[in-house]
Amino acid sequence: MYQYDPQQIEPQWQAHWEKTRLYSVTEDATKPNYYALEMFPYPSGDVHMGHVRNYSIGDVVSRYKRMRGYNVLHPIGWDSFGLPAENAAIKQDSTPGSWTYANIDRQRASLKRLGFSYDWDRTVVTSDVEYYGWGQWIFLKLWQMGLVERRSSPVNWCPSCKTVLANEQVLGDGVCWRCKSPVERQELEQWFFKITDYAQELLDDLDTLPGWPERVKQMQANWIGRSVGAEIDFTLCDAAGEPTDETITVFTTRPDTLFGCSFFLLAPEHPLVREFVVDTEHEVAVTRVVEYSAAATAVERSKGEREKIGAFTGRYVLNPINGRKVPIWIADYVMMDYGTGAVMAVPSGDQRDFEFARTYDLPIPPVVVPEDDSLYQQLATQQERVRDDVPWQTAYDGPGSMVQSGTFTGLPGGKGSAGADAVVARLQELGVGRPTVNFRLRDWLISRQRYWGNPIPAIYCAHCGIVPVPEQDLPVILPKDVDVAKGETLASRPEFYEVSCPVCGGSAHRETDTMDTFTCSSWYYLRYTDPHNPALPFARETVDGWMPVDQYIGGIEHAILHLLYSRFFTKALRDAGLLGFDEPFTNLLTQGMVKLNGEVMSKSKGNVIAPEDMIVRYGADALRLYILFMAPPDKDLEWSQEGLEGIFRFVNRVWRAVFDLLGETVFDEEGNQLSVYDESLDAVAASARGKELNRELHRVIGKVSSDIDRFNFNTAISAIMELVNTVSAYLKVPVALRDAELTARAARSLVLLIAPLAPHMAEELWHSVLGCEGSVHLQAWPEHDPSQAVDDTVELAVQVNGKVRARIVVAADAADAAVREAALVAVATVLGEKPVRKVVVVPGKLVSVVV
RNA sequence: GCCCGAGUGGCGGAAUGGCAGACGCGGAGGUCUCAAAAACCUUUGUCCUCUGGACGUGUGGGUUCGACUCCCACCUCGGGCACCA
Repeated sequence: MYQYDPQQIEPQWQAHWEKTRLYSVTEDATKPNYYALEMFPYPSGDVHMGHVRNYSIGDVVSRYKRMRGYNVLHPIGWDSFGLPAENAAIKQDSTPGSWTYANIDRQRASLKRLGFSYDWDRTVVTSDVEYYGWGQWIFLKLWQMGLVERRSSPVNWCPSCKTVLANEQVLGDGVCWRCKSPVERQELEQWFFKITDYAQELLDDLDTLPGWPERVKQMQANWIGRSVGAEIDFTLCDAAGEPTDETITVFTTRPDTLFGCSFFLLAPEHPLVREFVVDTEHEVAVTRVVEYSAAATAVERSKGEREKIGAFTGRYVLNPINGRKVPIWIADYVMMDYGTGAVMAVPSGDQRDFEFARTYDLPIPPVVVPEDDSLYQQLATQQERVRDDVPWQTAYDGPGSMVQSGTFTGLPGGKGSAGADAVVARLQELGVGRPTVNFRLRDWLISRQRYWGNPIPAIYCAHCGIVPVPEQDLPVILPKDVDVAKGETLASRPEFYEVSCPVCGGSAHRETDTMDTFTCSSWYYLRYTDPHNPALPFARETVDGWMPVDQYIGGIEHAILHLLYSRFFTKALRDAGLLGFDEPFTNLLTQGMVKLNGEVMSKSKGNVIAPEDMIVRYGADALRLYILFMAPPDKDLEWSQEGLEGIFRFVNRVWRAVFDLLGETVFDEEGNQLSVYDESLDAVAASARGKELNRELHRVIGKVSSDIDRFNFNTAISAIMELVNTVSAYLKVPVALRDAELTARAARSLVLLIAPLAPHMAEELWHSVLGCEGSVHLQAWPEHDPSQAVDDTVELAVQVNGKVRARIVVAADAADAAVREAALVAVATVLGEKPVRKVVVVPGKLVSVVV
């Protein structure tokens, strides 16, 4: 026997796999395809434990599926555009490109040292012009389809990153996703992808993804935020209070409460506000509210705990259902960017309106009341409004009966009620309202005022306006030498932006904004299927052959961002005729984080355990096994050095067990004999242990298979540990009494079982120790026979009134009646004189006696 | 406020409604050794009146012969959304 030395065997096999292109994949009609994908890394520095976890999971799945007979596509690449490269370049006085590519080289070396089974010929690097040029091509496609718009809008500006951000890149507490600075709202002209065109489909198709975690689907559904309701047109009155031809439209989810509208609200930023109050007695008060809201940060305003501030504008609208004149106020709590920026206030049914009405002493007519409320007794059949206040401390927004609501009185009210439908139907007849669905999702702002990104292929011409770069002029090449350390951007490079207009030929100006990096990561998985295609981003037939991704693995932090954008891209490219499927990722696994003492490992906290250090001490196989063993993949993992040492012991036990199974006497490094034989075992005892080992082999093969199928890698490894424990017990049998067929089969099965999990050790044992031909990673997964996984006899627990009182051993195939008899005998003393009421026999498990 | 997810030994974690705590870590004891390390063996939920027994999966109920698992109500923690009309 020679010693287990991962530093020796791991690099050796890695080199061999690379030389023989073991993991290269091409189309193969004889096998089913399987596409295993892990979220590609951002090359920000060294590979960290989160990467190790992510890619170890994907690697096990890939290797297992390969052994199961699939043609497996398992690619890797780098998401290499983005701001950190600029920040690093400024700090180190270099360029974003040189920093990025140096990091890619380092990370590539680390990933190779970990032994992942990637097809390196398919590597995609998003900052390579061979990739981002096609990103521009796709941009033009979307533009042709009407999915690209440049328009002015209130947007999020990060003062620290000096760029605008998409809504998805502003975290819940109003801070930048990257640098955590509070974002500012500014009205700016920017580029958008019209993801809202797909809002309904993006929501509906979540139901077609049973292989996604509920949590992620829920988060996307929340983000898309669909509300069903109605638009209602209120007639605007002029300064003298007389009706005009103009209307102001509101969105409401509660049309059933329309009779309870006692005032009307506009957002402070609403364009009509200024016009209403200029040079009137209301100007001062209204302006004060406008300034008050403008001064509030997004964080403050979204907290929802601010005092309800507002002011009367002096103008009125008419309620279309009953012609009542109601005053128009502005209110700080009304948002310009949701619905229409105008709200019908129903203080009896909405808590915010209720508080506002109490503050400014406005009427609170009840219109939907629960039937057990005293108001219901008074108003049950009351059609006219006779009551303008409620005896309540809060608004009531639950289901109830409509009152004071004209001919609708008596109908059920509440969200989505028959009363609501009836009111909308009437409004529709009158031509002053219609059912509507409103989404919270906003269009995706994709322009960034940064250098290190994909240039937006657009040109501004004084005569022709904004024109796309013609397809034949692609790619727009990002200049390599922009000196961000000196504050340069694309806008400081005339040779980049001075161009002639492709339409009129006159002098024009190239767009100097780049695209959000998330545009790059929204289709990289498509390019992997056809990475070297010089004529197209990917050929339809090729991409349809591999896609959708069978198993996608990555962090939960992309639950909305990357995963929503990729779904949008897939649907848009489908509609462009480039793809033949609706969703990019059939199954999604969101892996948990790797923590140390309960905290996320991070450079700034200084609590990073470097994978490289662990590889040097224990090897890549032990590190990978450890990280898969310590927790289920979707849960957070608490780092434990002792745990890793335990796994290292296990790996060594496997190593020695294989030698010992081959009949070698095993010694440790110092020459101490580790094989210990129990000379008291005779042929009969040896045979019994052999039977047990055979059973365990069949059981564990079945268990590991089903565990890997369900991503229970931790229990798969536990099962292999149990097998090794059983093997160890068998190895007490002196060599002369062993069953040669059994030991050979056990050694072979053990190596095959551990191959996806500890690929280097398995390969070394397979070749150099078992002397088998061909890579272990190309072998068929071991078969098992469930009927051989069970013993001839089983021990059953006997319960009396739910408590275990005895155990009996019976033949595995014993008839229920016989088991019942044996059980009753076994608990006879416990039962005493008590009459037996019922006996339940669960074959193979237990017998339950009820007295 | 709305919506998800999770609560099991000293620790990480196991359990298609069927013997709770697999497997590993840690602890205790032992074998080998001059000694130690390594390795191996035994043991390890809590409590008690200890060859046995009681209790035990966040809390309180329920369904069931039988509940960590299913149902109802609640508590705590984590996450998402949120002055969303």
